[in-house]
Amino acid sequence: MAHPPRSAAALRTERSRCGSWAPPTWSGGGVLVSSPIPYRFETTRAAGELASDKAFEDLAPGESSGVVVSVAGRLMRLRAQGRVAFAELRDWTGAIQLFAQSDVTERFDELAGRALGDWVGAVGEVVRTKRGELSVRVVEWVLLAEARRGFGDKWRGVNDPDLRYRQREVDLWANEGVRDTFLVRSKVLAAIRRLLSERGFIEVETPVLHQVASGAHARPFVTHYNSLHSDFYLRIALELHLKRLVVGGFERVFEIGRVFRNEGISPRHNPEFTELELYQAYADYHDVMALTEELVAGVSLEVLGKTTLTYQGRPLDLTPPWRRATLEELVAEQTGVEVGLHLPPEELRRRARELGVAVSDDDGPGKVLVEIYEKTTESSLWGPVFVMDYPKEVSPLARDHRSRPGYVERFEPVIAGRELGNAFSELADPDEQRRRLLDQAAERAAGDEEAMALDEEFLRALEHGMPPTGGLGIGVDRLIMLLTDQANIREVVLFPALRPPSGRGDVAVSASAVGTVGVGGPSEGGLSEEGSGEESAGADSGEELAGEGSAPPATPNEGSRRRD
RNA sequence: GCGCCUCUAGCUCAAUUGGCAGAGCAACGGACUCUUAAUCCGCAGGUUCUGGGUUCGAGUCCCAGGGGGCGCACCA
Repeated sequence: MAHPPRSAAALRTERSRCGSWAPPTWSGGGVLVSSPIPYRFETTRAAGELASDKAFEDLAPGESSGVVVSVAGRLMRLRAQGRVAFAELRDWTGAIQLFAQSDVTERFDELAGRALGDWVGAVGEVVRTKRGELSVRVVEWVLLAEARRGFGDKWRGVNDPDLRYRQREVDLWANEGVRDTFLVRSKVLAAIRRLLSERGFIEVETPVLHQVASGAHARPFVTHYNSLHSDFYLRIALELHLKRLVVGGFERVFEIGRVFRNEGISPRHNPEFTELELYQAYADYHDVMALTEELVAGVSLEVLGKTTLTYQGRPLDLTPPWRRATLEELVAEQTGVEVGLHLPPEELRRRARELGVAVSDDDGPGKVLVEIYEKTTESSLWGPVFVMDYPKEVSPLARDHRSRPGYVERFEPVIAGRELGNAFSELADPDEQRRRLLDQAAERAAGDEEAMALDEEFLRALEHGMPPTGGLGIGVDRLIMLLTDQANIREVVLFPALRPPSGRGDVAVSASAVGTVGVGGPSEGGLSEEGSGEESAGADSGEELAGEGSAPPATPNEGSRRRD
């Protein structure tokens, strides 16, 4: 058993015994007196990966391995005990214990006196302590960042949802599992891309700023393009541009992108959310059902290693094939009441009211039918199930059903009582599409703000000819909720929409009046809470855009705290 | 937008019927040569979300406003 290296010089003599190790190269230390923080630090091992390295499984308590490593991370626990000290060093792979000894570790007292949350880089030998914990016995170490603020109760973390969402960086460190959720999110996106690429799909990016917000029933956010002297809308769907690309010859195309809907916030709705849309030429909605179940199951298998999950305490089996059933079949199963477009509209309305579903005499039968389904059946469907064949009346972009008049070839995959997406055999006929959108325009004129807008550029594209095409939209956030067993969409969105904390709007107004908009200044002066200062800094980019050119006459709230 | 609940130290939470606003963790100072939410000693920390009101007296009760949670509405 080798003696522990006592100095950096001695440490370097260890190199021959660990071939992969190179001397740590950090720079800047000691050069600038005012900032001893180095500009870089080289690690040889990740903390969590080292902690679970099987090569050290047989290392007995009290033994040294002879392997020298360099690790970095944040101090999450610190137990200084006179002339020895223990610290938990955590990076994004996990944690390894640092073991410091006054006669081995340089600047021992300083290390033992660091605060929780500080970032530290350390070099030393891998050892197992007498109490059996695999550790790095620190010889050299360097402070990489000081944590001037703490991360809450070290055992209980932070619970306040407001704090968790507004200061996600704190949440990520303070609460076990939060980072894992977002690592899964990243893997889900990667898996979707890989699986679709394997099937010959290409990924594209289409505009976020739209002159006409269409492709879904939703109210848009409005913004203003100064150079064009024109209002624009943030997209509410990806659909119309992607179909234009099918017209252009991209036979299998998809986009994963943020869409924005000017609606309420709830545990299942964030005003900006991530949508996957894909279009496959020569396919119908049956093909898309097969693709959907294979994609979702494939992602689950790739990310979680299984297709049978537990969601909110209930088993959920994503293994294909999924059940296929019509909307009417499912309503009949759930309520025992026969519904459908074959009934006279009056009778359908009567049955709706019988089921406790409020409908207006102005509502068309299609709307009534969907209303019945959504109010009585959808939330009870655990699924997965493909809910098939929606009324044409409420589906302006879907193609007529090949054998059921009044219906379109459309389905929604429903899992755990929620729609995961929406898909159709796409309507390709430009004349029929125009008629459908004109119907929507009439509804809009009659006061339905969510009726779909008529997009001439889309219609013109269809006139060039779109082949039979199957399309699918998936709510990626909701898919991630299923795979991470989360009930609230805010748990899978890093920075969910929150109301701006107001209260000092008067200061914001005066600040923007003297032209400090764009440096995060509007709220800075007036807010005593430190957290709010970071908030305004985070709004910088948005403010700069808004502040370009003329001074924006923003209202206090909009001006001071815009989130993106 | 409506209803119910909620807001106390940096964090997690106490505070009797309306009667001096507290603890643990973190931070700060100190002790300790194998800790595992270490332990021990010490110190500091407050616009009880904001503004009114009732009262001899308000964290507590009332009114208004703000933030948050949940539900409804909205939402394919």
